[in-house]
Amino acid sequence: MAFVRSGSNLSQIAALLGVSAATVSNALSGKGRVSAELVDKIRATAAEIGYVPSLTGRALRTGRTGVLGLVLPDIANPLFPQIAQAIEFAASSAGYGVLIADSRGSVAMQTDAISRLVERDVDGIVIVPRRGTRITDIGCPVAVIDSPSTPGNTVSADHWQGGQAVVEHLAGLGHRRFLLIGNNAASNVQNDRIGGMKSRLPQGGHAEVMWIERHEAQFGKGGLLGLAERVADGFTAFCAVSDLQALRALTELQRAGIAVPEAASVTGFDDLVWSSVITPGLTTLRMDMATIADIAIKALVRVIETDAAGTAVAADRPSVPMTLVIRQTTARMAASAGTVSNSEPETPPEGERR
Amino acid sequence: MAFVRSGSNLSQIAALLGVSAATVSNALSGKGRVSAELVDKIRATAAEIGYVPSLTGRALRTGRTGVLGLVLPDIANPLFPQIAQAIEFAASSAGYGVLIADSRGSVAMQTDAISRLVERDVDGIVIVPRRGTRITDIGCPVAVIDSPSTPGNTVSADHWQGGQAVVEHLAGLGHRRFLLIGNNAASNVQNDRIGGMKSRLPQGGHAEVMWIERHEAQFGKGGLLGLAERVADGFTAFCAVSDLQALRALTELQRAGIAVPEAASVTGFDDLVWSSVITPGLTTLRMDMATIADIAIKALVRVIETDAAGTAVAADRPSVPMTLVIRQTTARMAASAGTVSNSEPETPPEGERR
DNA sequence: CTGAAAGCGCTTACAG
DNA sequence: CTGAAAGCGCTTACAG
Repeated sequence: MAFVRSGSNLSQIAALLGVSAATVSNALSGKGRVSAELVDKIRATAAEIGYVPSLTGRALRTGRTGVLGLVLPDIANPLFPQIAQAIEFAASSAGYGVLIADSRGSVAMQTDAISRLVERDVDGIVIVPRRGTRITDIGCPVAVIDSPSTPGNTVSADHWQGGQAVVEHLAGLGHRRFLLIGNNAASNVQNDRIGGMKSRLPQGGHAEVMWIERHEAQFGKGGLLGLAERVADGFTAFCAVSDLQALRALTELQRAGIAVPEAASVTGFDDLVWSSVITPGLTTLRMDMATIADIAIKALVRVIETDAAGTAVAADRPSVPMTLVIRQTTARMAASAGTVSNSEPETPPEGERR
Repeated sequence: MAFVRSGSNLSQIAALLGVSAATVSNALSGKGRVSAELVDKIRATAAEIGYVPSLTGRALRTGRTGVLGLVLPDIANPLFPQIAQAIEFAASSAGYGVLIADSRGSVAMQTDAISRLVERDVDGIVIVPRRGTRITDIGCPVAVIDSPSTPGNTVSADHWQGGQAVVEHLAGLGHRRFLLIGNNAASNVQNDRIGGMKSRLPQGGHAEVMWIERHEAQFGKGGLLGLAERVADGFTAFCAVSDLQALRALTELQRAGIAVPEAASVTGFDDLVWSSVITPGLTTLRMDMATIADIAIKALVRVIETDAAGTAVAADRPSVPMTLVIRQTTARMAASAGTVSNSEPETPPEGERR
């Protein structure tokens, strides 16, 4: 602050104009107990000397810091940029700052992160919880962004509907045999997505779920997923619960000489930054993070500003629809599909260019 | 705060023990002007009633908030998680909180973001500047993370040395014709990386630079980069300035039926989360963000805590070496390389598994 | 070793 | 419409 504050404060303005600090405060905050002329004079002087109110002073007096905490399970998560950006935007639009905290994997650190924020007197916290964690009462308003099937007050994307959209799209293209690729069977989000997919299987459709962590526990980490063999088994649609897994699947198939989308379709979830940059572009589902963040922040702000004693937020548990982004990894099932394709992939036709 | 503070404060402890608030403060902060016994008693009582000091009160009195700002050019940047995580860790280890601000592309918003932070009385700011932006004196201590060739006080990875390491690695594998793939020719970081690459060309080596934004200005956004043709021209090494471009190159080559690494090697930069997950795993360079963040935060904290009047930081402009992470996209140049390979890629041998 | 006092910058009853 | 006073929770000279 020594550097920051230009040194001007309420009292200085007051002294300059021969009025009281209280009047300056009232004039500047526009509470309307000051004559219009005085307000103008005070405003002008404030602007002139470059007065910036001290949020710290205000915080001490009002008991509100105007800062929200954001706790993420793991900042290194590729989805984090989207979340952080949306939350930061929604919060600063509402006049709040955002303090970040990383729970770096462990549940213990999540608790730590939360208390660091609480010590800094944040007015509320947005939490994207670790898998399986339940956020209990932490003594300040909380909004949880997770999955609709998480118990407690949450805001989230409609992962189930997203899963339905994927399979509907692929079924419409003639696919019947789906390999659903998840990472961790304990994740609510992933289960919702896969549940949605299964719920929309077409007549005569068949789906099988592959959990990568389970596969790796058996065959070692980072190896191939054996997808070429699954193509030989007749699977033509590979639907991952995240773009990360979709990319893994796509590159594995390409590497094995299986043309995507001619011989196999691949879909992801989340529309991560690189999804539109790869060849072929990845068909995926996008969350409306702006809306989700908005709902979370608005709910938080409502609780904070009405001084409601509870910590509950968003009692109606809204879930926001996801949008299917169709790119080039999905295509009508070829007549020959269902057998390993060793045909040379052609250069994509002009119309397929992004 | 209404929710947050358990309600206990210095005066309460003081009242409980029949001593003054000043003594409680001194005891708790361990400044050593209080008898050992009293310190023990005070500590015990504090712990018992769950006293948590108000950082806001302290901030108002000391003129320091204990909060640092982090300004990023675009939170959606895939490198952001690494940076934010490292900064958050270094800052919280030093006892500081981190307030984020997104400059969302425009220079105007960068200025905005900075002043929002300054208004919140941050003690210092870490900036990852937008390309071409110069951070002028903003009235509070600043550490800039960019490239060593940025004018001003910066901390950064040694991008030049990273570029050298890439080409040395590939030259050692027999490669002679390098296509260096950049995105934006105005980026200091990218130019450093490419400059380093060029500086280590082997005897008889040849390098050509391709700037994607320039290419796209001519041929349209998101199309193919024409890499298959470059393979036909005899290029065998495709060195991107970022994993994002490397992924684009890799998938484009795979899609065109060119086997990586048998017919062409591909390298990236930054070791983004997915780089180890794709097939084949991407050879890339990793920044030591933990060290970079540490240097930035330490420099900032030194300026803040010595109450130095200036805003300069890290006068020695340290640059931190990058580490080559060799995976499977780079291999000894095949005898047949230099001509388009249409051979079926084989299933990777066991030893290549990650 | 300990305490009384002042003050960081603000806002909010309360009185005039 | 305007002002004097109190106080948010802390720390820091200063005095004893």
